[in-house]
Amino acid sequence: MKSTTTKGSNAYAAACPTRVVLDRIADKWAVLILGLLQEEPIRFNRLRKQIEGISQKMLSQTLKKLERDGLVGRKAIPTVPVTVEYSITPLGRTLSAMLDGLRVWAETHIEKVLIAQKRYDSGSRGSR
Amino acid sequence: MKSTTTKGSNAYAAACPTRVVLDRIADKWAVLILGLLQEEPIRFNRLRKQIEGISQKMLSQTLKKLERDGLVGRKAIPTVPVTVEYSITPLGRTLSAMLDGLRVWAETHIEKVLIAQKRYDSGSRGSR
DNA sequence: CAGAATCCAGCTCGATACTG
DNA sequence: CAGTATCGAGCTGGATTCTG
Repeated sequence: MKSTTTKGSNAYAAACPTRVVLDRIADKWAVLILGLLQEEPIRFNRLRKQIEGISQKMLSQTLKKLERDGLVGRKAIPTVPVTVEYSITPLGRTLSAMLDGLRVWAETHIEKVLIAQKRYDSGSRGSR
Repeated sequence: MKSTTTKGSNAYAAACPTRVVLDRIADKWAVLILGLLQEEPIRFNRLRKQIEGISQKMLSQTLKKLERDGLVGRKAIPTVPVTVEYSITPLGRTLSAMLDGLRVWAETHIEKVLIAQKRYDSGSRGSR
């Protein structure tokens, strides 16, 4: 934890809002989940199948965090085997809108990144 | 690795561009570094002091990744104790511009998030 | 169906020491 | 100054099992 005493020369203090939000969105599962819920409410197991590679544990954990942050809503429908529907909240939607920008950036610039990587890797011979 | 066989019903395959970019920006240090370099080129130890809580190791690692992705440039100036200046590339700048949106979102909505958290925490009594 | 609990392999990351 | 190398604690996250 530390003190977070105003050291003065820190551009990014540990407690700034950016850090808090970053701790949330610096979680690829959270970003992917928000992206899906943006379109429509989805049930737990459905989400699980939609997101390749996520485990039940991570999905559960991530949803809980997102719910805690007020970014997604949880609605338990008392059917026989209980059904739970997750949806994005208005707040979550504003964030997801920002993230859309990121998704667009990804698709637009991914190629340049991959090229840069290739060049970097071939340049530093001998490493590894 | 796994197969990544086109399963068909996966909205987010493991290999899509979003995932790749996410693996990069889902790294709070990377985001913070880009934010700083956006303003001006900075030397290694200077960066270290500017970003509260980052270790020398993480800084070094993260810079290397960012350089590999073509998002930041590295220029070694052959002074006596060598000086290395990191700067953001045009490509990095376009990404950082997106991230600015995120930073703005953070400052704008952080309060709502914190309120939601407080409500959530007080609601789930007994947990723990 | 939706999740909680447990176990544990593996990666992350900080601390420390050393180099060019 | 700008790193690299190594070690170890701790967290992450997958697999599995169990419950309402």
